[in-house]
Amino acid sequence: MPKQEPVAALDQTDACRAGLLTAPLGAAQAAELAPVFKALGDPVRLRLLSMIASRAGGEVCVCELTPAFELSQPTISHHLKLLRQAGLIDSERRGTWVYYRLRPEVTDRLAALLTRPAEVAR
Amino acid sequence: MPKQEPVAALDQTDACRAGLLTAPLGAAQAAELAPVFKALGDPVRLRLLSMIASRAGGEVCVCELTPAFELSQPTISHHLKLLRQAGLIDSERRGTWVYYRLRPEVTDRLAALLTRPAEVAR
DNA sequence: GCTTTAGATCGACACTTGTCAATATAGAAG
DNA sequence: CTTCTATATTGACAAGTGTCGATCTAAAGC
Repeated sequence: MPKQEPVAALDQTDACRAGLLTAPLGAAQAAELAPVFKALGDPVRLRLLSMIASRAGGEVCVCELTPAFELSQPTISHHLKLLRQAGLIDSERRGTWVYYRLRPEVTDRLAALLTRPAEVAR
Repeated sequence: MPKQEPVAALDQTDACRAGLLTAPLGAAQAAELAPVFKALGDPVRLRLLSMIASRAGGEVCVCELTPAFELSQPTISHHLKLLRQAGLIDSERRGTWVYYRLRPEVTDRLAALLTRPAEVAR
């Protein structure tokens, strides 16, 4: 399974940019960020991500995800691809099976972007 | 300006459901949540939200938002409507002008949903 | 080699979305 | 009442999205 391109707007090391809520987002940053939120903007993908993220061992076999929905196997595969392209999950093949795991840095960063600093929150 | 329907999945008082990352999201919750993330899944709307949220006085006149983009006035109006329908912002008319403000409860809730509890984060 | 099984990819189709120009509405000011 | 200005709404259209059935690929077992 291929590496995905890094999501620059989510790079923790990127200097002076605290969050969405404190300073106007630049056009470039918005363009990098929007696809990540767009990937979360579908109920099936939200549930997939939630199933993957909440899994004890940290990873879930696709063979467990697919039967959890009343959708075709190609459809689930397509949603997993979008989540992976958004950088939210990672996949690894082991034998016949493919396992997906959360990339917590990305959700952490999203959470930080949506968190208003204490001063602003009063 | 009309009231929007409450976003139940974002209701803080809703009992046993911590976040996306700790337990599998139910289909109903996912269906309520997805439109909010979908509203964030466009670069123009991300920038609009950011401009509104980061504004000192807490509110911004549409007349300041529209010229900040190289898009037609109806297009900006449309994006603001989607953000409002998602519950992310609120609008108030004063005279000829309309002012938008952030609804911080909603972004707070989103941030909480994406935050993994300390134990999970190790 | 063949067969089987797990996933991914392809092609098609209905539905949705972002955008605009044109028009409508709501106040304010003559 | 008429006009002007600020937003919202409407209608149209190209582009994008979610879904499926059909097909392909990769690994395992025979």
